[in-house]
Amino acid sequence: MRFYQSITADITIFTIKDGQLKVLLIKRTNEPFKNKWALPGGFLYQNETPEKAALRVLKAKAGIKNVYIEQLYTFGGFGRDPRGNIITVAYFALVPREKIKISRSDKIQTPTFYSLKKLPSLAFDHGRIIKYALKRLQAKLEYTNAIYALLPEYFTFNQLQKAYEITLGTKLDKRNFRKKFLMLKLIKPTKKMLRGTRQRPAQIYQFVSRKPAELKKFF
Amino acid sequence: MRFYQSITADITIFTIKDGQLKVLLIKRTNEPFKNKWALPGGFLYQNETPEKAALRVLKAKAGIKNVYIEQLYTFGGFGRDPRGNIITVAYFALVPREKIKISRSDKIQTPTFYSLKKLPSLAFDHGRIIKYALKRLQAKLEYTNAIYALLPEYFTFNQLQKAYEITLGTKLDKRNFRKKFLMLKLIKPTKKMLRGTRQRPAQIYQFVSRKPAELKKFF
DNA sequence: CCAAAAGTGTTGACTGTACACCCATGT
DNA sequence: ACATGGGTGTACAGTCAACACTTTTGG
Repeated sequence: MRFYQSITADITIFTIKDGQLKVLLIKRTNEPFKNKWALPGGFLYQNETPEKAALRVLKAKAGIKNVYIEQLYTFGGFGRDPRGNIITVAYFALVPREKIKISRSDKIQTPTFYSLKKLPSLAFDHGRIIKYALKRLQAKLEYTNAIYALLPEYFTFNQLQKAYEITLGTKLDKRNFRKKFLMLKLIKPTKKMLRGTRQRPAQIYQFVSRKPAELKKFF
Repeated sequence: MRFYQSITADITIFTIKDGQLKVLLIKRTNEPFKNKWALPGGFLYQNETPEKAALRVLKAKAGIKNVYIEQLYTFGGFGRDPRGNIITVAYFALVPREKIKISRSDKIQTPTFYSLKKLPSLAFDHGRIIKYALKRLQAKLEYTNAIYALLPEYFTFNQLQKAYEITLGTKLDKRNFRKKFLMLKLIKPTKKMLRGTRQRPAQIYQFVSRKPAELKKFF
């Protein structure tokens, strides 16, 4: 016996903006949940893998590719979606805010970055998905180099530390942070300094590699 | 636009048997991959969630319920399955071998536990799935109490340590292991001793709780 | 009394954490 | 000159890893 299901791919797109961790939401223009905020996503095309669908949506809604993306969980079940038993493969993506280009054609859906602390009421079970994604993101920061995906190519140590503090929601000790992070050898100093601020210029760093990798230990 | 896909749920069922970590495989009786070994699994029924399908398969093939089960990953893509773009939600389950009851009606499929070190040639991309499941299992042992799911209700410290050694594939120091594990307060001694062996009798322990839980730290 | 696994502590190395001051610049 | 974030080192505590002998039983 063989049955057929509808599958959607939904993405939680994280970025750091205005010193806060934010998620991209769009306003639904169709039923169900018309006019409610939701994660970008959509049905898989015929012969499309969930991953490809997620990348397609990412490109369409945020104008970005070559981005850190990872499968989160597959949700299924009645009650999630009034249209019936729809199965959703959820992804999360990390994007430095410079890379995001909101498409003009999507104006109607008003894609907006919401702070995780002030989320609006959400369609489907997207609140749950976002919570789950945040938990995963925080876990990932502790044993992978994923933080690179939230930072621009060149950055100061302070920006790096802030990125951790914002996503983990904790304060970190400046000296200990430096020590630990330098030991990991993930970043290297460039020849540039950040000048023009009215303080001592800051060394500018870049990641040795901008590819996902696991660490032996961290935090 | 809305399309429909076929979805399967496949399970990697782990158990410890004869001092080895083993996986339950069945011999396929139909094309494709007829007569090849494969993970138990099957298509989702209409209106069935992936999780329910996994539990159904688990019950049918290994005669067990109330078991540690966890979603692993959702695989999709051409090339995986010659029938086309079939999407598979993979699960893994941990079962103490006492609980397993292979159903007689399944004799034709000859469900068999294979050691992870001596796997036969496998159907689909099931080799990859098993590898992935093993990695996840090993990771889980380091920050959860999942080991309980591989052990019977009553066990000795030695069995516990062996369970870790077998699944992680490493030798552990007896004294350090005891110290660390007792600190976690996951197990308590019962009033029974294992007698009848020709050595000093061993204290019999049981888990305080047989529910999944995360640890602050471990291994 | 012998074989076999059960049970038990100490030490040194390392890792993580707490903590405060001087530096270089722009205004 | 001063305000601002940039940059640096040390000491203590806690955790982890290495290591060997005595105990209790059954045969």
